[in-house]
Amino acid sequence: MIRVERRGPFAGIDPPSPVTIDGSDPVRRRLDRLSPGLADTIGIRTRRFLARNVRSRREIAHDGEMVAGVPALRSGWAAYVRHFADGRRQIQHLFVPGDLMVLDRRLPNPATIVALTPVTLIDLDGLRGPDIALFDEALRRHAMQTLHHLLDGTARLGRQSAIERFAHLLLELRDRLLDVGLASERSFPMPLTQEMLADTLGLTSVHVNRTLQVMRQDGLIALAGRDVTLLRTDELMRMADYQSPPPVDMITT
Amino acid sequence: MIRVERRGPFAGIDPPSPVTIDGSDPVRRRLDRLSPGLADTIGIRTRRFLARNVRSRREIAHDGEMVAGVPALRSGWAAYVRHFADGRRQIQHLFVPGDLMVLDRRLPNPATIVALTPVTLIDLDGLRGPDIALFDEALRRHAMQTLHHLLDGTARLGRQSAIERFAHLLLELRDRLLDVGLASERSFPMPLTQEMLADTLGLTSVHVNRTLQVMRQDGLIALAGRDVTLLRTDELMRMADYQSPPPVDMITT
DNA sequence: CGCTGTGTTGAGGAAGATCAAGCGCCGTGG
DNA sequence: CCACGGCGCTTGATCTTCCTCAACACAGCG
Repeated sequence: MIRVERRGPFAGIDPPSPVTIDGSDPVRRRLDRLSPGLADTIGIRTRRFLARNVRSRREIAHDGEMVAGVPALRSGWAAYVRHFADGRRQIQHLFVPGDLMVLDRRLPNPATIVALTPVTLIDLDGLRGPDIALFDEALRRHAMQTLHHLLDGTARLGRQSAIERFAHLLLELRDRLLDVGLASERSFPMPLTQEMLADTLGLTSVHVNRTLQVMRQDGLIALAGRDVTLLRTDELMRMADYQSPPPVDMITT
Repeated sequence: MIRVERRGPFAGIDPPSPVTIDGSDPVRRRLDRLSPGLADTIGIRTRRFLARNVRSRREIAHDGEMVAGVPALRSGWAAYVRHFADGRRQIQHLFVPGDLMVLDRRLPNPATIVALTPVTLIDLDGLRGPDIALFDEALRRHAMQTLHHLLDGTARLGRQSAIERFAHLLLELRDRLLDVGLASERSFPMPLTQEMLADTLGLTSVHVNRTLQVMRQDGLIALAGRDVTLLRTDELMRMADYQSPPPVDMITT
């Protein structure tokens, strides 16, 4: 069972330090995808942002509490996690680099956020000013995308078999990482242990292990260290009943 | 398997007619809970709203399309539904009377909405004007509550057994209906077929039937027609690992 | 009066959980 | 430098939950 380390507020969180954001930063890419041109408009490359590091397994934000600023995930993976009294846990949403960790700046955080790997956060709170409307729209779009992934998650957990859930999750991650420049068409890094995958997919780690073996034997995927390669994307999409997300510019405003 | 009737836009939707909202209307209660005093501030009782009826099983809104106005559920139950190519389906979120059917007025609907019973909708779009800020805040709070229920859903589907899922869902419904004055402490109407419950809980209708029998034999609940009575609430809460929602006035703004 | 939707029951089967053990890797401390 | 311990991965054996298939009863309704 996975243990979450929590030693009071800001445990495991180093003091923040100012950083700049370059052109290939996932956060920058993500903002630009949410609202084309936004990054340039707000002059993201000329600004400095507070960054802080969180170690693996530490809590980033607590359920029901307000989140300070607008944290964005610069590197590493994190998750919304629900813990049960008897030790079971469910990962409810995966955060990948580029994701914002706030859904509504004025309302409390809806779930506990835990770092699944070592993580770097940057605070975008400085992005107020003349373009606040544009930035707020990007935030709203981001929240709707998160919600969409939650809806995908319920369908996956409620009605799909282990192998279908895997296919669906891998395709979702491929598309999300592609969006921020961290995946190619076929492969991407996935720094999750099999136990974390089990907690995401509602399975045991034993069954995750066996399902992955089947998928490799069937030539559906290949694993090399923490890198996944999707070998038969069309077949994965068929079995997962997966449909690619619409491009952002297709979304009516 | 449940069939969804869809015969083009507005199939099964009668032409809208103007109605008034009285003091015990679930929509009014809900708005007042979201933002105490909101209903009076906007003079909800003196206004007229467009209402329309939708028959059971019909689509209310389609995935990915914009929703017109601000539809609220005046009576009947509805749901976010995901359909799979092979006929499986998953109910992702239940709408009960008082619920709003829009999460962000400016973005497309994130899932298909289907009427699970005959339904009456009213359009709150008229509630703009001087108090639009107050109304918008209520909308944002409502969206966060919906999101919270989605998160509960993923935990339920991913990590709980059939009987635990049932206990959790029934407690959630009790609290939500209590909020709009449609439940007492112990019992409430639940107009869902066992097949709809199965699609909500990620089970088969056969297993729903058997689980309900066990719960009745164990003295956990009683069923009378479409009314549920929770007989051992504390035991249900314990087994479901359920925690009551915080009162709205405890939510920091 | 037959049809359809809903609830109920039985028998058998399959997906996934549980329990237990072993292995390799790596960081840490003696 | 080596031993140790924890973690993650793997495998086998067994068990449980839930599914599948099938049949039937019952009520509402055209």
